[in-house]
Amino acid sequence: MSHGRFAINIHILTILANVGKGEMVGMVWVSSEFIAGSIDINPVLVRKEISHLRKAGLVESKEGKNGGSALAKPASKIFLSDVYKSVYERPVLGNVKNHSNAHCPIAQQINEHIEVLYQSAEDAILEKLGCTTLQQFSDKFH
Amino acid sequence: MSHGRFAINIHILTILANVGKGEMVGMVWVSSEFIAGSIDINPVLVRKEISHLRKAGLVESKEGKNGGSALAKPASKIFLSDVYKSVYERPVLGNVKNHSNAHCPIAQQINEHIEVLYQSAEDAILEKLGCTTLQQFSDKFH
DNA sequence: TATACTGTAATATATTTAATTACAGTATGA
DNA sequence: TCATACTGTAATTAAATATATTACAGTATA
Repeated sequence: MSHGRFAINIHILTILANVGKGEMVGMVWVSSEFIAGSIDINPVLVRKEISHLRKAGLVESKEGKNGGSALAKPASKIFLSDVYKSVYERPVLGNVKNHSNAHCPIAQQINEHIEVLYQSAEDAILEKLGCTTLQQFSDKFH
Repeated sequence: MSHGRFAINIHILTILANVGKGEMVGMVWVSSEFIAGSIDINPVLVRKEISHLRKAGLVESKEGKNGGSALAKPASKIFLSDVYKSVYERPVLGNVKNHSNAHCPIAQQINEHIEVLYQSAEDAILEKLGCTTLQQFSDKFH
């Protein structure tokens, strides 16, 4: 994933989990413009991230006037690991570039071993993020 | 860290852990050129990474003719978490950009909460990588 | 004292990320 | 029914970051 995407997605979801409260009383569908204003990024980027969240089944959107986005299921049913997965592009420790020198005996094998290592790091992160729901995360706000 | 730095550092250390074997019989100090050739990257980049590894106390270098680098301690005393720390630049899940809109009540607090979350993800990775030594990692090669 | 290295700065190139512009499509409600 | 306020997405540009390259002073060796 590009650095920052995870935080942006958590931010989007936290806003959606707090719809109806505070500034958002009376809101049902939250516009990309509103969310972008909160995060201070471009609305198009918000719509792109929401597109991923929608594909992951975490968010639903409504087109047209008064449209916007909302959680597709209760915040207590959304785990932070689900968010990580929807954002996932490549291992947190980096892509294994397949450009090692083929005649070096170490280089020959290193990529596959590093990939195994990376996978276990991914697993550790997913396990950790799987311990917290969006509900628990956004309950921290007062 | 920039993506790929961790893999490059592991690669460097694995080569140094295998000095004397195979292609490296008779070698004592391994040149940045040799390492760069194995990874297929620029020698200057290798020297930069080795500079970090040296500051972390994992590697030592010798200048001048027939110089190069070697492990500063036995591979069995180097944990992959040490490598991670020497490469560390920012949380694996991304920097928390401090550019959220100050008047949004959610934005106000989200950064600090995300930072706590990121720290726990870092901890999970360090714990995982702390289970393996460079020795164990390079023993996988045959 | 020529040679083969390291260490590091400075610069250039390539790649990736984010912002912006543009516009077709859709639901709403006056 | 039609102006309005949204979404969805493609295409482009701009900014940031990563990597490669060039350059060269310093150092140990034979």
